[in-house]
Amino acid sequence: MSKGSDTRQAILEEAIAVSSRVGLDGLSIGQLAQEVGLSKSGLFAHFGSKEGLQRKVLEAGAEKFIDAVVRPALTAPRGAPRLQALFDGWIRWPERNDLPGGCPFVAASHELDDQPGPVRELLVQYQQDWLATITRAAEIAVEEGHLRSDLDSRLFAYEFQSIILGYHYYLRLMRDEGAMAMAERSFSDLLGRSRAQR
Amino acid sequence: MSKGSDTRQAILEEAIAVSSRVGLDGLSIGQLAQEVGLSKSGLFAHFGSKEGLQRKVLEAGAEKFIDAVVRPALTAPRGAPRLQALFDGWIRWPERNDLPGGCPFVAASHELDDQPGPVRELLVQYQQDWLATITRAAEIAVEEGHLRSDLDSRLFAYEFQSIILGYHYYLRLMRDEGAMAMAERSFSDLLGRSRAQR
DNA sequence: TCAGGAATCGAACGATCGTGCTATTATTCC
DNA sequence: GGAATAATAGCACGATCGTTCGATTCCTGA
Repeated sequence: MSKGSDTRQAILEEAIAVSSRVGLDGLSIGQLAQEVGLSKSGLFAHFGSKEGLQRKVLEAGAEKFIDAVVRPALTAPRGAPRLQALFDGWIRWPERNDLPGGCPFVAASHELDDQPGPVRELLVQYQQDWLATITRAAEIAVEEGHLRSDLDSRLFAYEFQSIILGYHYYLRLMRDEGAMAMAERSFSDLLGRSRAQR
Repeated sequence: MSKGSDTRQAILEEAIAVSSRVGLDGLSIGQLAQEVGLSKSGLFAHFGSKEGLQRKVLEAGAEKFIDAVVRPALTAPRGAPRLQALFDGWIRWPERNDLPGGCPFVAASHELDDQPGPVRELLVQYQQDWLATITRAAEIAVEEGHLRSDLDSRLFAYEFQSIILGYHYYLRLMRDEGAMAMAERSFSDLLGRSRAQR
């Protein structure tokens, strides 16, 4: 049962990249099959339905994201360095993982925000995990004495995520060459004003 | 030539609302015709092509946005009050204009960020105008002595827009009831740290 | 090695999409 | 009020979509 899951993995790899450009709904089974060298029905059989495919794409994308961003950050020292690692990891992960349309989760977030159903629920779950990761990392930074003890870690996560969404917008839509510089400066300001004063 | 532009306006009104939920590409001519009580070809004749419809929807949306957000803010006093008015106006404009899916420009921004063509170009133009409006308002606030003289107005606009995108994300996808509170607090912090110290 | 199961294909389905044509109805202008 | 014009409807087209089904090929484990 290895052949099956091999092509399956290849399909998902390609599907993640495509969905970063056209979204989960823009994914077409026929087109995807063609790009990966399969027949439409052959590909279809792997997932049973388009919704099944979308779910698996999200799952595989989350796994990839955790490997590329979250896990490396957890090897960084607790506190401010870890927060910085989370931010740096995110900024660079679409390019480092050959996602031509930027982060597929950002794309999916706006596509699914008004499309109820299990796919949306799954995405929301992943996003909650991600926000919880940021929040927890901020709390740890408080415990370590890097950030102010009265920091609102939830608000910190909001501003963290907002900077990321702004980066995606300036980079992908506006094609602004200063996007990364502004994002980095904005984040370093956020970190700076959250710092514990000595 | 009044009957024609009347129904045309009604079509666009409905199309803006629908596109706030499903995006510009999710707009279906047949479905839109049904909801507005026209035949598919009858509606089609107004725009000549789907792309024509999408362009007109963007145009009509921009007009609506300027009426709802930009123009009112220009009646507010120059400087910090005007910036606050821009922010408040944006936060409230989707609800006040019966846009069930939130701001249609935010939806379009992510849908079109990798779809080259005239529709995308038009959207980018509108977004540039919007960012320029924020930037200019920040510069005026500097001139008025409300904000620090060394303020980077471009970065200010970046953070302004990021807060808005974060708000949309927390509200529409995460359905977070604290979205507005966090956005407002975040913006008031931005304004606070940009203030000229006396 | 060979049987059994997994993987893939080919063809077809109903639905929906954007679009083009022609005919018909409604509106406007003299 | 009637002629000219605009607005709308009806129908058909080719394409693409997700999905189903039966046949076929491939792989794997005893």
